[in-house]
Formats: sequence, structure tokens, C-alpha cells
Amino acid sequence: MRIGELSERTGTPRRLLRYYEEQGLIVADRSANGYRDYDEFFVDRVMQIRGLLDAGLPTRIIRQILPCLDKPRIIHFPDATPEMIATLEHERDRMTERVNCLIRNRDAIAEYLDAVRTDDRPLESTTAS
Amino acid sequence: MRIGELSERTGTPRRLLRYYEEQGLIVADRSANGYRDYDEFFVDRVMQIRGLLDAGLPTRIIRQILPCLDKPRIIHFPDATPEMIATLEHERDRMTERVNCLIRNRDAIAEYLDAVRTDDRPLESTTAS
DNA sequence: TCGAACCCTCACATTGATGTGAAGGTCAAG
DNA sequence: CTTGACCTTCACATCAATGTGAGGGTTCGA
Repeated sequence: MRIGELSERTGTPRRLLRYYEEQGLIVADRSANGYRDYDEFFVDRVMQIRGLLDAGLPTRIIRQILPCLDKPRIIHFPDATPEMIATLEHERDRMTERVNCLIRNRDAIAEYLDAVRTDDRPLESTTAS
Repeated sequence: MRIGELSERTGTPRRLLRYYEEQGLIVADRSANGYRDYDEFFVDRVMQIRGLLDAGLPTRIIRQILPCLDKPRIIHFPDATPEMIATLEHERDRMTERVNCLIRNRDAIAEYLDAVRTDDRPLESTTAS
């Protein structure tokens, strides 16, 4: 598929798809005329990238961890340098911290919403009746 | 405490503490000479802010949700407009998505690390012996 | 063959979170 | 009373992610 379709299917501006490529997050084939040609696979990949970006990871880190997340893992063993391992462990831990922080605050929001709702209901029904 | 101590205790540059104030995330008292004067409470608050920023939330959103997360919740009921509720619900759901994305990818990293480690061990012991 | 709808690269603009430093006030210790 | 370590505001700089548009090529249908 070409960039327009990938853009629509992932809800990502073309500009950003080119940017992700420039950052080394995706590598697109080119057809004869120079147009980018994406495999079906990139729909998921782009969503994954966007999710990680949205969760606060910079492209630099995403570029490092993406190759380790592919399914046929056998290929990726050789390039596992000690520094890479250390980086991954560090990022894994940072992600866990992020998760905890998000859960804590999300639950607080949820709790607040519950409290507001159960408190508002009588008022609402008063107004409604 | 003054800004220097808060900065050290939270690992946050003074510049950013002033920035968070400018963004309405924290409101500091002023002592007679104009210096910012922070309560003990702000140590936790700043950590919370940093965690949320690190998790990808912009200050604009953090400013909206912070007031709902304070303990004496009774005070905050009145200002719960329908739009605010909708915003909070939306953010709560976005945070859940972020959590899921982070967990998915973190677990993939962890799995990769496990795989690499169990595969490397024999080689390491060979080199070590 | 022309126009619409794609695609390309290049480049400058913006926004949010930060870094950095200037110019100056406060205060405690020497 | 001066020096050093704080603090103040203001302003300009940077970086990453993103917006926007110019200038130009490709493809396809009318």
C-alpha cells in the first residue's frame, strides 16, 4: 500500500510516517516510481510506534527496542551487546514506573468520577423529575 | 522550604519548578522577601507531576486532573461541570490505553531479555571458566 | 491531453518541555 | 561592609514531535 492508505488506516499524517522513517523506526520499500510501498505489517507497527510515543518514549528509545519485539526472535540474538541489554533493562524498569504512575493516577480519577456520580445522581433526578 | 531545597529533593531543576507554577500546576506561597515558600506537601506533588509528564500527559491535562486527585475530595465537587467529567472520562480511558500499550511492550522487552539471557548463559560460563 | 489525486523532497514554522544566562535583590557569615 | 550563595524576573536557545506549504513528478480517467 502507498503512504496515503497507511496514513488513513493508522490515523497518522503522512508527514509523520515520513518522519518515523527518517528516524529509522520504519523502513519502506520503494516502487519503481519512487513511491513508498508499505506491507500490511506496517499498520500494526505504526500503531505500536504511536502508542509508545504517546506513552512518552522518544523515537531514539523506540528505535532501540523495536527490533527486540519482533516475532522471529532468533534473528536478533547476535546484536545483543551488553550495553544494549543494560539499556533494555533500564527502559523496562522505566516503563514499569510509568505504568504504576499511570495506574495510580487513573484510579484516582476513576475514584473521583465514581464519587461525583453517586453524589450527583440525587441532584440530577431532582432536576429531571 | 525554598525552591533550592525542593529542587534537590525532587531532582527537578529550579527552572522547571517555576515553569510548573507558570503552567498553573503548583501555586507557591511567597515569603516577605518574594522568595517562593513551599510546603512539605509539594515534594510529593512535584514527583506526581513529573511522573505524569514522563508518561506523556501535557501540562494542560495535568492541570485539569490534579485538583481531582487531592484527598479531601469534598471540596472539589462543586466545580465538576459536565465537560470536566467528560474530559476526565476521556483521559482515564486514554491512560488505560497507555497502560496497556506500555505493559504489552514492556513484557515483550522482558521476554526478549529472558530469552537472551538463558541463551547467553552457556556462552558466558564457557568464557568464564 | 488535461486535470485531479496521488506521490516525492525540502524547508521553514510552531508547540511544549527544557537549558542557560543576564541583571539584579536578599541574607548570613566573615 | 563585602562576599558568596541563595533568590527574583526576563529572555533567548534548543530539542523532539508536528504542521504547512512550495515546487515538482506520476498516474489515471474524462
